[in-house]
Amino acid sequence: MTRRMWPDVQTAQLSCFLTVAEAGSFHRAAAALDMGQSAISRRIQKLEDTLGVSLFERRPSGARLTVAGECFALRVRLIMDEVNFAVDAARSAGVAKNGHLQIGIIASLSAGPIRTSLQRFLDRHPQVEICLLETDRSELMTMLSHRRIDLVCVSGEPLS
Amino acid sequence: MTRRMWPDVQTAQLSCFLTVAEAGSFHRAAAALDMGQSAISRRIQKLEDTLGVSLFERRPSGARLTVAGECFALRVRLIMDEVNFAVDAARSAGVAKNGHLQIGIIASLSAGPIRTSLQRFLDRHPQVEICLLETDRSELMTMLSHRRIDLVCVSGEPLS
DNA sequence: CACAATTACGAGATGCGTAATGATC
DNA sequence: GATCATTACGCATCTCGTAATTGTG
Repeated sequence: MTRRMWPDVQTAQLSCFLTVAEAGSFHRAAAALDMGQSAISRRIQKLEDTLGVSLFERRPSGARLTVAGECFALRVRLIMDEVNFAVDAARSAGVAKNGHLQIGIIASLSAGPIRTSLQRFLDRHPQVEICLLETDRSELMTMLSHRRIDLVCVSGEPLS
Repeated sequence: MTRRMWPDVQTAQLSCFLTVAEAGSFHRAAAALDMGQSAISRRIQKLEDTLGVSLFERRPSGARLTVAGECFALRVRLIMDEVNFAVDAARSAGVAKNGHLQIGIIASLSAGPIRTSLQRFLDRHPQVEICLLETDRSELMTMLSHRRIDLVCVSGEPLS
């Protein structure tokens, strides 16, 4: 089995790169990203090193994209959009919409209005599959931290 | 000007995620990536935290993708391919092919066969624009490190 | 001299591996 | 008890910010 090796390009470098390309200078990008300009400089340098290509022409007036930089920016913009899209898709798929939803509820609340509200939600959204689980608070918390359930309904103060 | 915020998803996490999805278990992915399984576990956890979604069902037999995980993997595979493609495109655009190429050469070599070879290359590839620069070795090195030139032709031992 | 980028250096954060612990069959 | 995955801890690395330096008009 041949394993594919991916180049060590980090998304932080890419977003930094796009910001500099838009801003037209390192220190303006630094202000936009609320960072020091040294951090910007190092990130771009590292990116250029892993690519083996200069992305910007450094001038006293600022930083302009090279030919390779233009080419790269064009694709990176699309990629970052797709990353955001993938994140949103995963979130939507994970929480509801064709997914499961494991809800834990402490026994003392299971007779109150929360339960009836959940029942109403289930009636209106039949495609959402919800599992209700009634037990005591401490066990709910451990199951939540172990990712056995997605949501808990409890009363009182947060523990930690 | 509203600045877009990128989610803090790192490519290392994504490649790790894909490897686990293919391998079907954390420790198998760890072996494939030559890392400890604890590192895999932490990376996936962090990714899940930033997404706010569980990506895998942890079982004693291994790790299987959740619904959100499947959805995410589908898109991430494409994204990683596009990242590789963008990197290759930038490299090609940067070195030659519609780009500039600044070559430094030490004066003592400028009369030798290298120069004639370069001339032959230029004759055959008129779309490549090459700038030749003759000066002494130390200045060539500083210009190279400052990204003023792309390539140097020198003789002798590497300095550092 | 003004302005833009890079480099030096100390401090804090991040991430790994080894080893111990927890959970499930 | 065997096999995964997770957590604890110590250590190495990375990355940042501040400040000094270099390069250019």
